[in-house]
Amino acid sequence: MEESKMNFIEDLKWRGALNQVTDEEGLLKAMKAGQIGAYVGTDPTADSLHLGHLIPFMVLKRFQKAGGKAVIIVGGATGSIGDPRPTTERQLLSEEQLKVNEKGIAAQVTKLFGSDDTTIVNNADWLSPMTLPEFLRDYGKLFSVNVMLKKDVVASRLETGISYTEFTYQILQAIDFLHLWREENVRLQIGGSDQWGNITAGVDLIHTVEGSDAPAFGLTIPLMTDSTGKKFGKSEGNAIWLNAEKTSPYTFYQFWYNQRDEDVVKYLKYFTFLSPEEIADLEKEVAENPGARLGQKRLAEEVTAFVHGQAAVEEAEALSKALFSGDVAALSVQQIRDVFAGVPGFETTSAKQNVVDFLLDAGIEKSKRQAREDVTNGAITINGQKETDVEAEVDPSANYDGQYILVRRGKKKYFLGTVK
RNA sequence: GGGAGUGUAGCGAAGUCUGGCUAAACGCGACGGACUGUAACUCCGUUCCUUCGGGUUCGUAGGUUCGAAUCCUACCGCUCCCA
Repeated sequence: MEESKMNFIEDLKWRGALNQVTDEEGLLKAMKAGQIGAYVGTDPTADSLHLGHLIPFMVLKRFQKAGGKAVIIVGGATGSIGDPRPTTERQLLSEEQLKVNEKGIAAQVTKLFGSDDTTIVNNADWLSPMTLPEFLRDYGKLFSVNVMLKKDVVASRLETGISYTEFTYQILQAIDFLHLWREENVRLQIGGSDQWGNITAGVDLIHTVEGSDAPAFGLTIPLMTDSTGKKFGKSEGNAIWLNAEKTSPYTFYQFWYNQRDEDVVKYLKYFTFLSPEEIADLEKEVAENPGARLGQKRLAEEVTAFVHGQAAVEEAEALSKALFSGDVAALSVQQIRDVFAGVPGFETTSAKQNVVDFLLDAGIEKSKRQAREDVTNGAITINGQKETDVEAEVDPSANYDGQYILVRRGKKKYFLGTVK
């Protein structure tokens, strides 16, 4: 499985995916000595993962490819407590919501990691049965409040306030690490740079309980930003989800395809499993012939394939081709059906309607004001035909055998209406 | 418990003393357009709603006034200082 001569850590460094490691040499030694596990924890704060989550998962996947075992915690218990944010207290999620979220996330993780050398666990299984006296006697005693207060997140919250509940979070996460250390041979925890405090809490706990030479390591990943310094992973202010229902594979593909030249190589290193040699070739391409967008294309293909599978890549590419380089009006009903599943949809009746009202009803525009503006500016195209008259009537059944109506807003946002 | 400050559109931030010219400067973001390579940069336009007459806004509720984001009262939230 080793594609390059670099070891796990060197590879991460080269990819710009390494922020801090507790004990680099110790970790490499442990990895060499036999198969060990590494884990990434996710709290089910939403019913799907988004691109931000992909960051530690990419590293875990590399670890898996380097011969390790991937363990993922879906944090049913920690999720019900809430990892403290630097600014404000979290709103607790309802039990029902947590259950729904857990299911959604577990399904996605399974898809990403496959079943070989992968274990998915829920920390509710060992944290929930614990009684309060047990917790306090077995674990609470091992934590110094003085140390806990020094963790960055906690420290930053002392001004504004932090509940006892969130304050305790780090202990739970430390117990998780210890549990997996014992049960799953997990020796390494991977997380974003904001997880450093929680991770070291776990390493410390293991050292306390299992002995100071017990092999336990932590590794964090730098905060991902684009070349303008913005936090990565949003498109038009919306999160890019890994759930195909929430963000279509087409949209997902387009997100990557539209990355700027300055960011492509960084993302190729980070979000693909291409070898340094392949990436070097692409880098050269991007530098010499940026207009061809080969870097972006490859990036979009690789990441979409990883998250949604090869079939989704082909669909996204077919759709992209139809939308950006074809005559949209000439498509057949069958083609629409085959290829357009990926664009946001709406339903409409066959009744003729004023454009402005139509755009509003379809949810394409949020106000009449905006709708008028866009129509006037020539931003609206219906069935491949630009509509600039605010008074115009739209006939949803004029094309595609009266079954579909295709609306474009701006240069590249498409909406497919199904005529009822 | 005592004192000082603060709350304005998605965000940041003017305006408040000296009430009307303020639907509310400016910046960011967002959305369109031109250019282009489905890129970046740059440029232009828009950014509370509207039946385009107007309507509803400046923490909340009242009050003063012909007229209030601007003055008064109460309440709520946040920040800081003292104890």
